[in-house]
Amino acid sequence: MDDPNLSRPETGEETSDLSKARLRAWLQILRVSRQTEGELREKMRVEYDSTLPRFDVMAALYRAKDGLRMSALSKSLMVSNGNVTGIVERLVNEGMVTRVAVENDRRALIVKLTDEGRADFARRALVHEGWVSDLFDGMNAEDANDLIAILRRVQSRKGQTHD
Amino acid sequence: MDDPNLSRPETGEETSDLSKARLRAWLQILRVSRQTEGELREKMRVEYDSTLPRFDVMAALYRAKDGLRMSALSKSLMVSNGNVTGIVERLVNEGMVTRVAVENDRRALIVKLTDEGRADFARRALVHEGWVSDLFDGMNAEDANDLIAILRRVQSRKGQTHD
DNA sequence: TGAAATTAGTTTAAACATAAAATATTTATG
DNA sequence: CATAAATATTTTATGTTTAAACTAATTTCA
Repeated sequence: MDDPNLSRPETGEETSDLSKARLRAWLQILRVSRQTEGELREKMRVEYDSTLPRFDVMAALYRAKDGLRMSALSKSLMVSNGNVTGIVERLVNEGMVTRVAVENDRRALIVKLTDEGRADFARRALVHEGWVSDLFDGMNAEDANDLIAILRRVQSRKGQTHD
Repeated sequence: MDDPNLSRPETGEETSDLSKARLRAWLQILRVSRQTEGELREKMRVEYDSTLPRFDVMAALYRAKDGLRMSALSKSLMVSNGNVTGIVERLVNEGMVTRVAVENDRRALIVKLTDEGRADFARRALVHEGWVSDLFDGMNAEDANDLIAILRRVQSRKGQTHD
C-alpha cells in the first residue's frame, strides 16, 4: 500500500495515462447517456404525454408483481426517497398506480400498478425497446455484450445506496 | 443478411434478440451513469460546496480560452438554453465567471472564467480526474478504449441539438 | 425601406432531484 | 414498561432541467 500510484495522486500535478483514459471513457458515457435520455424523453413526451421518470417507476413496478415499498422503489431506481414521493403522486393522479397500506407496519406503503397501468406499460415497453434499438443502431450484439461486460466490471463492489 | 430481425419489428408484439441486447446495454449505461454521477455530485458537494452542473460549465469555459456564448455553452453541454442562464447566474455570484457584451451583436453575451475561476477549476479538475479514476478502478486501458470505440459508433450520425 | 423571419437570451411553469429536517411508527434495550 | 434507537415516508428548501412563451436585436428579402 505504499506505492503512491495505486491510489489517487493526492499531491496533484501529475495524472496517469490510465486515469486520463478512464476520464475520457466517463465523459463518453455521459455524452451518450445525455443524448439518449434527451431523445427518449422527447419521444415519451410526444407519444405518451409522459416522462422517463414515470416510465422508470412503472417499469420497476411491472417487474414486481406484488408491488414495492416506497423505499424499495427509490433504491431500485437509485434516486432519493423524497423524489419517488412526487413521481408516485403523479402516477396515482393519472390512475396508473395505487398505494396500499402494509399489514403490521403502519409506516410503510406498497405501490403497485393498476390494471390500466399494467396494460399501458406493457404496450409502451415494446415501443420503448424499439426506440432504444433505433438510437443504438450502430451497436451490434457483440458490442452490446462487450459493453455490458466492461460496465459490470466498473460497477462491481459499489452496490451501496447513496441516500 | 436477409434476417427480418435486423431492424425494429414495426408490426409490434415481437422484438428481436438484437433489440433486447441493445436495451440491456442502454440500461447498463444508465445504471453506471447514475451511480457515477451520484458519487461525483456528493464529492463535489462535500469537498467544494458546489455542483456537477457548475463544474461542467467551468470545464467548457476552461477549454475555450476566449469564452463561449450562452448558446454555444448550452449546445456543448447538451442542456437547454434556459438552464444555462441559471447556472451561469450562480457562477457569476460566486465570482467564477463573468458575462461580457459581444461587439456588433447586442443580443449576445460571452461567458468566460475569471482569473479566480480559472485557477480554481485547474485545481478541481485534477482532483476530479482522480475521483473518476477511483470510481472506475475496475476498468483498464483496453476496456476504456473499447468502450469509447463502441460508444462512438452509437453516437455517430446523431450530432444534432435537441433544443 | 420595412415587414417577416430568424437568432440570442431570459423568464416562467411544471417536473425532477437531492439533502436535511420532521413525523409517525416499530424495534431494541435497560 | 419506558425510553432510546432505528426505520419508513413525507415535507421543506434549494437547485437542476425542460418546454414554451417572451423580449430584443439582427438578418432577409420583396
